[in-house]
Order: sequence, then structure tokens, then C-alpha cells
Amino acid sequence: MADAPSGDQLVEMLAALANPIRLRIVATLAGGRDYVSHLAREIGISRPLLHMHLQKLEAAGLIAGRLELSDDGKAMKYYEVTAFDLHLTAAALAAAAQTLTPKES
Amino acid sequence: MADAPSGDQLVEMLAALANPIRLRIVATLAGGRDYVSHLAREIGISRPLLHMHLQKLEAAGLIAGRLELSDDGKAMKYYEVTAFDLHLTAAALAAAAQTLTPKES
DNA sequence: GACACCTGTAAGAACTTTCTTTCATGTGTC
DNA sequence: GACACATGAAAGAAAGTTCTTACAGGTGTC
Repeated sequence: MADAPSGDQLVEMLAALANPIRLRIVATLAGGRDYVSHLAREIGISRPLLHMHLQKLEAAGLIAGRLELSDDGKAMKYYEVTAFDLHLTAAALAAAAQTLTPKES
Repeated sequence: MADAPSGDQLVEMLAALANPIRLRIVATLAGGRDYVSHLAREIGISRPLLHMHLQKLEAAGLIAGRLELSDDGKAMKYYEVTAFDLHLTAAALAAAAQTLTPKES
């Protein structure tokens, strides 16, 4: 990702990372891509719950999933981390805040 | 802050930043310290609401408040940003995830 | 068919966060 | 005293997030 997400994108990325389970997911995927069911066993959470967390991370652009067919014909969804690189300082946040969509009302 | 918050601290910091209003608060304070009531008018939110957001940011160590007495004797609480500098990559998050407190149950 | 594995989704409970309103404190000035 | 300004905090509504349980589909093997 180019080094300047919009304010709204930044908030979404930060929200995605601000959760222990999702931090563990990213950490695990940083060690290599993995498919959903295996990742759920690895981390120790239910598959539907993992599914929800994966969607948040993917929506934020931090991970990417790809459906593949294994040798024996099973559909496997592999996820891997994207090459994000966020640098958070007060100045960087001030710049991002200028591109936040104004609150309506 | 030293450049390696624990996993739990990191989650708290990210959660604190993952909100448009709090991003605006940090952005405003990055331009110079300010006191609560003025900051509330500046950003356009109620003082109690601002108070809540300030507490989250301060608890995360991103801003610091100091009570002062103005020339005419009023108690004013000034907030300013701390010198945080977070660098988020998959590898950095993987390291932080190792210091998360295990989920109990 | 029954079982192993894979995928996804939907409903509802439980919990947390966000926000408003209301109250109580203080100062100094007219 | 009434008003301007400052501070904090509590109660409850509203909204969003997290998590479980239960269901749907698919593949292949015994």
C-alpha cells in the first residue's frame, strides 16, 4: 500500500488491529499463509468467529484471501498478510485527520 | 515512549486511535496544547463527550493532561500530545502479539 | 450412507463503546 | 445573587462489536 491511507482508511486499519485475536491472526499469518480451518485450530477459536475477524482484517486491506483447490479437490481459502507499513506519529495522524469525512448532521 | 509497547499496550493505543473524534483530538493537540473547554468548542463536541475521549487517549499514553491555574484563578486542564512513534508492520505486530496476555477461561 | 475434511452464513445473546442529559464543584465579575 | 467561565462525574439510551450455536453447501474416502 502507498504510504498514505486516507483518514477513514486509517481508522479502519487501526480498528482492525486493535483486538487481541486479530493481532494473533496477523502474527500467525506473518509466519506464512494459512487456510481458515487450520488457522482456527492454530489460534484456538471457532471457525465462524475467525471468519468474522478475517473479514475485518481483509476489509482493512491488511490481509488478502484467495480460494484454491487442494490436490484432493477441496476448496481451501488461503489468507496471507499484505505488505502494509504504517508509521504513526502525532504529525502523521494530524495529516490523516484532514482527510476524514466530516461528520454529518 | 520506548519503541516497544507490550501487546496489550499496543492494543490499547490502537483502540484509542481507531476513532475519528480521537484522531481529530490528537490532530488538534499536535498543533499545540489546549484546555478541555476550548478543545470541545474547537472540535465541535460536548464537553462530557470530549472528556471521555481524552481519558481514553491519556490512558493509552498518547496525550498527557496537566491541571493549571490561569491568571484569573480558574482551574484549567491542559492536554498535549506525548512523543509517541509507532511503526506497524506484520513483523512488528507478530513480535507484539507474543507479549499479549493469554486469554483466560 | 456415514464420516472425514473443506467452505460460508444467519440469528440472537452478551458485552463494550459511544453519546446525551443532568448534576455538582470551583473561580471571578457585574 | 446572577452570570460568565472553568472542572469532574453519574445515569441511561443508542449503537456497535464480539461470540456462540446452528444451519447450509461442497469434496473425498471407507
